[in-house]
Amino acid sequence: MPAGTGEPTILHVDMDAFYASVEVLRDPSLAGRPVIVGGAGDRGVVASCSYEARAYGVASAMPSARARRLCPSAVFVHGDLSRYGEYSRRIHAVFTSYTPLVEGISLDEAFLDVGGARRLFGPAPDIAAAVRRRIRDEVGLGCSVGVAPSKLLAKLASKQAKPRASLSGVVEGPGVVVVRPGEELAFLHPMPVGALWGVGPRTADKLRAKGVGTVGDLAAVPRATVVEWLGPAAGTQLWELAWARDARPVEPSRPPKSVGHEETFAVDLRERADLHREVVRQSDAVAARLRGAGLAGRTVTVKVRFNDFATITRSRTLPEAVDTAPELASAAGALLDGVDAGPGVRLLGVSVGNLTEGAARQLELGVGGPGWGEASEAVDGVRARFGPDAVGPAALLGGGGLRVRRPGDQQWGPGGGSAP
DNA sequence: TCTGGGGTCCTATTCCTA
DNA sequence: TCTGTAGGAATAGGACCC
Repeated sequence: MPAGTGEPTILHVDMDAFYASVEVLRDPSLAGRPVIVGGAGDRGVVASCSYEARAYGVASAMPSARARRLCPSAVFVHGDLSRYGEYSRRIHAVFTSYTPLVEGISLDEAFLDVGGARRLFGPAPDIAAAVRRRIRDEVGLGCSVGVAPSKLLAKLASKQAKPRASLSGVVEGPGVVVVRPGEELAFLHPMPVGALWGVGPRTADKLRAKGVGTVGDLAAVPRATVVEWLGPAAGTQLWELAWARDARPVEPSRPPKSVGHEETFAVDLRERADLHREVVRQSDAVAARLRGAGLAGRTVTVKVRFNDFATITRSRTLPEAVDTAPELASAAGALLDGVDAGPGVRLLGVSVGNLTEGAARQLELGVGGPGWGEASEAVDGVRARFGPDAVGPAALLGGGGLRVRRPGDQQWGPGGGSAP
């Protein structure tokens, strides 16, 4: 079946204002009010907001300070990733009751290939309506669904299906939008190029400078010219997408390529000792997640963002894959020593790539000597029984006290907490 | 207006080795 | 042995996505 010309069998399901809607379920007094989920501190950003907040121009990824200026009456909620994960699992269960071909893009978004489910459940648009109804009735949340012959078009269709914000209230969208074979280009070509997957602000600017504003404009440019502008990979990909050619399959699971942790500090750090303490803390968090996933990695990367927002990375590939905090902290600390923290560091990150399954414990003869593997397993065991803060690296004992970072701790920027 | 944290993928450069 | 080169791995940076 040639891509983009078959029956529409791909669904893109996108939850409406997911985090904010979950918060409204938890606290019904928030219903109908502008709710902003995210960091309320000076350096925080908006992770999600209700349609009532969007009516004021608030949008996700916007600095919280600006959001507060746009909508002073907004209720800021810090949010809780583990709770959203719970809801995500419940939604996922609805999806998998129709097809095993479910590709989760994030907690609130997924592609479904229902090509094999139609005999049992009817045409794809009917399945889309049923999924929507069940998520509303069984979970209590709204979502929008796009149905199309390809991922690209399904995603664009779900966006068109969404509700719209206005100061006089939320305007319901169609809920389900279907792109039928033959309609692809009429649907796609009037859209701004920025609608294409892979065209962000930079590329959109570059294309606009060449006189390309819509997807149709891009399709009208010879492919070789687009490749010249954007390079072979992006150029080819985008030109094909502009002609609605997108054969990417729905892939239920892909192994992770890297695991990392990074953090923006409430105030810039300059002291080497402070930075090293953070490296140890983050290495511990990353190592615990690696072991939890049964992974180990060889390439250790340290990321540093200075107070002027200039960002550098330093990486090193180790002879053996590692998954323990001391090994990680040792490599990351050495990389950090090569960086001048003079200007002030606002963000520090540690990540590990080049992942393989499981650590080769018996080969552990290098940094730290043998024994960290067993010690780390013991640490995991204690944390499983007594909580994540029950044990931590000794280097974290003084000063700030024993506190171990874990995912979701500080998802949307430092400090702040909940606003009044 | 002052920019989070989790990632993926691509490109250019450098270094090593066959 | 010298020199050129081709290719792969490692490294750094950047754009993009949710």
